[in-house]
Amino acid sequence: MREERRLIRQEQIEQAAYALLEEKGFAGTTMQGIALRARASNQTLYAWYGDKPGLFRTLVARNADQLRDLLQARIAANGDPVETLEQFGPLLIEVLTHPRAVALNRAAAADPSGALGRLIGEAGRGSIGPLIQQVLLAARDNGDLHFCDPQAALVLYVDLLIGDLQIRRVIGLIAAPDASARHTRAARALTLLRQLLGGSAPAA
Amino acid sequence: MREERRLIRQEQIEQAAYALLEEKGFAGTTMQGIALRARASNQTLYAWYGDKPGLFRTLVARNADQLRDLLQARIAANGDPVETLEQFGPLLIEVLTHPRAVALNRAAAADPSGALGRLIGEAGRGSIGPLIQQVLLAARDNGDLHFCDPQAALVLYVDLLIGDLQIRRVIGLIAAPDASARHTRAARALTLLRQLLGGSAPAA
DNA sequence: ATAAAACAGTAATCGTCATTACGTATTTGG
DNA sequence: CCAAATACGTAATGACGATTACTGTTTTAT
Repeated sequence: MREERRLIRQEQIEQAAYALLEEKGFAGTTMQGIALRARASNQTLYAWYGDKPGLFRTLVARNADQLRDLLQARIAANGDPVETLEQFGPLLIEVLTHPRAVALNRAAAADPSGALGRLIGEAGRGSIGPLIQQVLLAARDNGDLHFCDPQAALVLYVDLLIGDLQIRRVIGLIAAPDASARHTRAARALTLLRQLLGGSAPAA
Repeated sequence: MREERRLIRQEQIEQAAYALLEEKGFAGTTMQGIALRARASNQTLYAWYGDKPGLFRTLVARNADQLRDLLQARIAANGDPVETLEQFGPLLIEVLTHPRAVALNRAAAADPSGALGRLIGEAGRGSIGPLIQQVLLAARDNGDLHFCDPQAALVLYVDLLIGDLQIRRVIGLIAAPDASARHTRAARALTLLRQLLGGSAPAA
């Protein structure tokens, strides 16, 4: 139960970090502020995470794990490739424009060392990307899409689905799209993808 | 020549600001650092720009003006819509992934007030967007593209051309694409756009 | 139950800026 | 050439924040 306690405490601390990040931005998020908000001690933060960058690295890593699990569950829950693809799009938009993802992207943008950005990138290429590819491949197996290069198909789908949503979120230009907007955009991406990759002649 | 001197001095100061921004990131860029680098006085910075946010607002505004002029010149220089479109894509990729644009986007990401982001957004919607639309409309007039909604065509083209390049640049995941990469990507966007909007039946 | 370990709460270092103040040199206008 | 304005160089001022230290409590393990 020692371990259990610690996990709960870490969850609270990281929750506090996200809350501050979303309220005051990266520069306004201080170690003391996080500790105060989580009713934790300064020393505990440093004992567990080493230093400020360490805390944010942990945040990124955990977030990536959670996203992968969430997306994976959604894929596993559905048998039909077309349905999966239809439900997958809005979910992907949701998680990539979620305040948490935006906060982490902002932190990465502010990190001169580029370490956070690299972590996010690895999470994308290593965890999220393959999941999307898996969905696309299932759709191909089902005969809904035709393509040779799965990598190119993935890039195309992401461009159509996400586009510049993330950068516009990160610079505060737009709010997170609501369920309806997510659905509309995902449907458009799927329609266009089918136009491009739906025929029997593989275009990519 | 008093005015002339001041313009030169401002150019030097802003140059120094960009240099520091690109070297040390937004948090590492201090007013004193800029002044030192530009061999200017602290007071001059404050006299001319008011405060730190004011300096960055100026940077964003001037950059937007420069981009608009550059893009506009490229459009005006070419008569044939297809050629214009082919040359426009790589240029747009270049300016939007340029270190300066990336630095300003990072500054906007770090600005909790969102004012910088709004400025960038206005520049995009007000200056850059219409220029792209103008190119697309010229291509339509020429019979190369068919669409009803110019706004939707613009969004589609930007998604295909830029996609998530900017966010990946901003979090330090990729370097600025070189001329060859820019050309390849722009060609892909144009090919796909023609596939989607090239037929006689307008899809958007 | 009790000593050791872990944690909360608070305060103390140590630097780093944004912003302001001053004294000097240079430029401008007459 | 002389004053007024401008800009430089340097040095405060004042906050704030990462990191460390110290002091009681609580929890864990025996």
